Amino acid sequence: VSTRTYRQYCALARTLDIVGDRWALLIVRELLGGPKRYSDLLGALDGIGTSVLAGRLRSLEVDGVVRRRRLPPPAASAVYELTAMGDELGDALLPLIMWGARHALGARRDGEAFRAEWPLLVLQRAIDPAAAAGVHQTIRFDIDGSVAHLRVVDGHISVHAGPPEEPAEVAVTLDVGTLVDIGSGRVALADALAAGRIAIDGRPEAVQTAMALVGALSGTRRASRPSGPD
Amino acid sequence: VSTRTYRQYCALARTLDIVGDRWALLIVRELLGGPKRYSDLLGALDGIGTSVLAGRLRSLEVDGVVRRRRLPPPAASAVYELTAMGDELGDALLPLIMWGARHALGARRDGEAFRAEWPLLVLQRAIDPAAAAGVHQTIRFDIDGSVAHLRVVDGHISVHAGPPEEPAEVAVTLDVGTLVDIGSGRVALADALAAGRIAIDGRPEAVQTAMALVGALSGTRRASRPSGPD
DNA sequence: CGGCATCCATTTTGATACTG
DNA sequence: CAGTATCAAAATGGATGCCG
Repeated sequence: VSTRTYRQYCALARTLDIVGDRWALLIVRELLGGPKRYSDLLGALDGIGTSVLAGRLRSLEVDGVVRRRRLPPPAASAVYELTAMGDELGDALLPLIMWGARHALGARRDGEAFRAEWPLLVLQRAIDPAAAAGVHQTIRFDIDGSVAHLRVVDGHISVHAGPPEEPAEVAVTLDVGTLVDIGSGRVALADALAAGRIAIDGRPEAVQTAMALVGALSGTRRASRPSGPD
Repeated sequence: VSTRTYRQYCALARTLDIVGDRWALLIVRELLGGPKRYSDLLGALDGIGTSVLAGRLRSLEVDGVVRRRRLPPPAASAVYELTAMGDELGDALLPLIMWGARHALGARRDGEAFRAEWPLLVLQRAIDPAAAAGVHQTIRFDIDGSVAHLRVVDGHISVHAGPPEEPAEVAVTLDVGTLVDIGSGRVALADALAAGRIAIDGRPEAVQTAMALVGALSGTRRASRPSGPD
């Protein structure tokens, strides 16, 4: 109950007082895709202790990042979801995620978990909403055997684990290596396509639309600054 | 030496494997202002244990965020500084810091440390380099009794603790409450000025230049997105 | 002295068992 | 299913000591 703090009146230190504990930001990441139940989170975060998960959820709730909501009568269960503040935190994480993609994400190590939703969560927030306006389609991603899909409904983009219920208009298949090469900026999307590292399935028109969306990433690349050591 | 990891092939998880441990990001923050010695860091990070600081520095060095450099002969000491990768991490932290400024930074609590360099580090990276081109001046900030200064030398902006050695062209005095109100977007700079919450000293011409700089913040405010819970 | 390594009392964490 | 209770292992925070 001691709620350890850095005792610094600094925006970064205060942020870390809230989400700096182990697992906290990964819980937020899981919730970026939408509301999840306790057991969903437990299943997604391999290695977290049940008491740690319960504790983090409570403290994130107290701090206003997460909200616990009881589901309507039929389901006697509860879900956790991000508040508006938590959703904004998701935006603030994007540059950190891209930094990790460029510098911390080498090859996949032995035994490392991977889920196709993770990279899609970046797409969801990086796609220019204007480019998605008027679009209505489902894109299925098959990445190293893990499947997830992006649903675009007139500007609103959502991410879902697993295959879509209705067959997707567009299906994309690639391996993680290709994805990281593109996401980190080491390889251009066009080059990866030309090299046959990405398989895209669907009616040409739908594929066109999908490509336009993914091409319209806003501010994912870091702003270049003049100085800085080395 | 067990180097605990989340074992997830995810850019966020990998990032946290590197800088997710307690104190790690605050060490990076301290180094954003330039090279520091071990004892400087120890002094700035109240509450950190000596072994934790040494351990973090070593692991940040191994991961390529920080570099240890021996100073030339006169000083028989060593300093730690950010690598290019660490400097990029600084950029990636800005949105997180702004999130904290908006949502996690209420009133200053009892016993909380505060140093004027902290907010200036944000200014340093948020000021549009183009706006700073050709400018050559020193701005002294006196915030709640803590003093630091921004040195602008033709587009290159540096932050230093304490008062400048040569008298500053412009001197700004305000309290943390005002600073947070402005930084979090709750109060416009112009309104705070009009309300007399900020005292600015200096030749009118120099003040004009300084105001233009601080007015030219690039991308500090979050991009508004359409959806999101609540 | 600056730059740590060592030792030890507390916390936090991870894993498992247990309960409404 | 959604947690709480329990307990061993790891991480932290302090203090102290060592060494060039």
